[in-house]
Amino acid sequence: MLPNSNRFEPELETIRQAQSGVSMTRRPTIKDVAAAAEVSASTVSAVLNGTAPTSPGVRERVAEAVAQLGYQAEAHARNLRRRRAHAVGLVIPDPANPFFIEVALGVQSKALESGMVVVLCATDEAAELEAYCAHLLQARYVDGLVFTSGGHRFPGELNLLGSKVPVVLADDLFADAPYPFVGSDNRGGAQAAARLTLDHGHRRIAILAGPAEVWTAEQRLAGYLDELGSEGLAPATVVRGDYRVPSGRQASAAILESGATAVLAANDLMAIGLIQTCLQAGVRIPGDLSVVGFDDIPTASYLAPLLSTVRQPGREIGRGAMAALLTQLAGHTPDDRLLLPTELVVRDTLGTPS
Amino acid sequence: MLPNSNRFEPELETIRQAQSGVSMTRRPTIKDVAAAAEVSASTVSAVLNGTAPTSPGVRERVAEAVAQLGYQAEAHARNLRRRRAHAVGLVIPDPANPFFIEVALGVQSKALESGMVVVLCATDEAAELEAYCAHLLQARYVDGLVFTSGGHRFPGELNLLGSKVPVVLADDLFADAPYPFVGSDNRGGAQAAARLTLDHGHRRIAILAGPAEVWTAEQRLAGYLDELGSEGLAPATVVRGDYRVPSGRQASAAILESGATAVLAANDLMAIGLIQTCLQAGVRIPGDLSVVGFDDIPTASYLAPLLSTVRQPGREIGRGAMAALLTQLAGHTPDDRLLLPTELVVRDTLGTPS
DNA sequence: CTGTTAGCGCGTTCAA
DNA sequence: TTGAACGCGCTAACAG
Repeated sequence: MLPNSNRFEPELETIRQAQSGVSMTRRPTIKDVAAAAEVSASTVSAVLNGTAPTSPGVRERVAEAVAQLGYQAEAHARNLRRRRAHAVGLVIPDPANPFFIEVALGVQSKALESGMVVVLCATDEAAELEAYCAHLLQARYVDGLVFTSGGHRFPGELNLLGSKVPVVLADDLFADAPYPFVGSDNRGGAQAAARLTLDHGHRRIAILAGPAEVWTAEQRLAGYLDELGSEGLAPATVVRGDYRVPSGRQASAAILESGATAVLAANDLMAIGLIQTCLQAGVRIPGDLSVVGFDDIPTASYLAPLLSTVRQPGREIGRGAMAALLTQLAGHTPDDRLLLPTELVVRDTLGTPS
Repeated sequence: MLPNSNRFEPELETIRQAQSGVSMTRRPTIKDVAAAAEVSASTVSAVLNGTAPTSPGVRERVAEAVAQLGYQAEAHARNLRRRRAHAVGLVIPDPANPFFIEVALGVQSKALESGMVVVLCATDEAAELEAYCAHLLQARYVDGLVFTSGGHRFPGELNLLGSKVPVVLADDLFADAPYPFVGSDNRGGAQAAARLTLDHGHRRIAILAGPAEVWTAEQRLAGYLDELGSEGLAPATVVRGDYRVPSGRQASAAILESGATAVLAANDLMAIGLIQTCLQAGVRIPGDLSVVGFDDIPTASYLAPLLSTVRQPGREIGRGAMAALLTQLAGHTPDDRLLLPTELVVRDTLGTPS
């Protein structure tokens, strides 16, 4: 045993630094900066992080040394020491839905501003995804999770990790997952869509609803029903879909059969499937059937006719979710539920009943 | 100075471990596993990483201890030591193009299999994006970059970092960026599209090309021209767009005016804009005008009529790019250019000339 | 206001 | 085959 061997360390290091001298080939460390600025490493740290008061002279010398050496702190050393990954996992169980891309961009944009990094967790394979998230969290690779559920069940494995894991739910809410939530006013948006349809003179209105177990779907359905009910009306029919295009296609038969002159679709993807099948069958839109969607995905404005819909502020939801996660990580408690307003987008698929 | 103070460390640690005893409240470290398995930490490391031969008995005890404690190595400590982030940056300068989502999912899927993590670098703001990538690389937060260019210029800042940065280009190629490339056979795909159009009897064929400075656009244009030329034909007109929807809309006038019976669009987004405007103007598709796109984005199959197009294997491109990056990180040199085959997707927008 | 000291949790020499 | 010692680069606690 050589208990004193570390005694030599300082000297060895001084030598090594001297060797590297002018032509620095390896990555500069905080010690190199300290040497160049003729201060200690901890002072450099204090200057860079503003953790302790420093004199202007020192600050300048450090800044100069940093610039000259092109120093940048090594993320892993810093993260190890700070016990923070400065990263969040962005969970997207349904990457086929373009709405979540918008949310993702919002998360990324807020993360950029906050010095955070976004780690992608996207896959169609649910079990794989859950295991991956759990792994990321447990390896401390991320400090928390933004979960864009899209109607998928909440990973049981994450609950096992204890409810202490910082998670925020974006867009969709789970009854059994007690996490803060940032989404939009689904119910209000649905009401507005129904109101607009009623104002166009429709009375026989069908509803193309989303999956029963999904919160947003239930909110939207409730909103539709509310508004129809306020006129003493019941829907011509209620068809359930799964928020994806094929289910919209499949719903067309029942909806056409119901004699409805308009249909309130709980999301754009299903509306698109419905419209596609209707047009192929010779049903004119909005001449024979009016359609109002929900989400305002890009495709909605690529169609002919252009889809009238309810716009969800995807980016803002993403930004809000990231913000909520940040306040959580700062040790505070964010709003339990943040509901952003939706916006009616009036385009071409809504007309008056024939 | 107390050079020997570290002498007490082992004892202190033993005490701390004993204290934590049965009810372990803090995160288990490799030392906890070592204690539980009655071996040393380095042995645990050797077992887990397979770095050194170990006896079956030890292996079993370690595995048991790991399972019981729920141990998982802390990413940052490991990364610091290994000098590897086990992460790649996924750069998406044009997140509005859904084709890149497919590429992203391919990258993610390969990363999952390889124990890598995907860090999102997506933004419309080019300058911000470049700075961010440079930062990630320099802070060693990522080991390399998968760059889905989409016609954007290559970040100059990255070249300044020296050409030693592991980067692979996905989908699009830069003449001035000497990095390995994984994409599809754009020229061959374009030839096939042109051939199919010719085989349908079209002779007056317009080309809706992409931006002149983009490699994929030039490849596709060359492919179209090749195939038309093989029949002694010249295009009815060549209109340049920027790969986005509005430019397709704007191109419709010139194309209609040219008297073409078919148009070869260099990507789906522009084809969609073109079709949209044509339909609104009462031009029937494919009755009056046939259209063949490129990419096969999801929206292509949501339209009415369904878009005929050339399918690029987005996922496979993503997977291939990630694979190329991995071989680069392993110290080997990947294929300089990997061209995956495209596939003709025949749907409804291609008919015979009237 | 600055410097010294002591780890963060891991992987990796070497000796034994 | 195993284990003791050490250092990756950084920051936090304390001492001056």
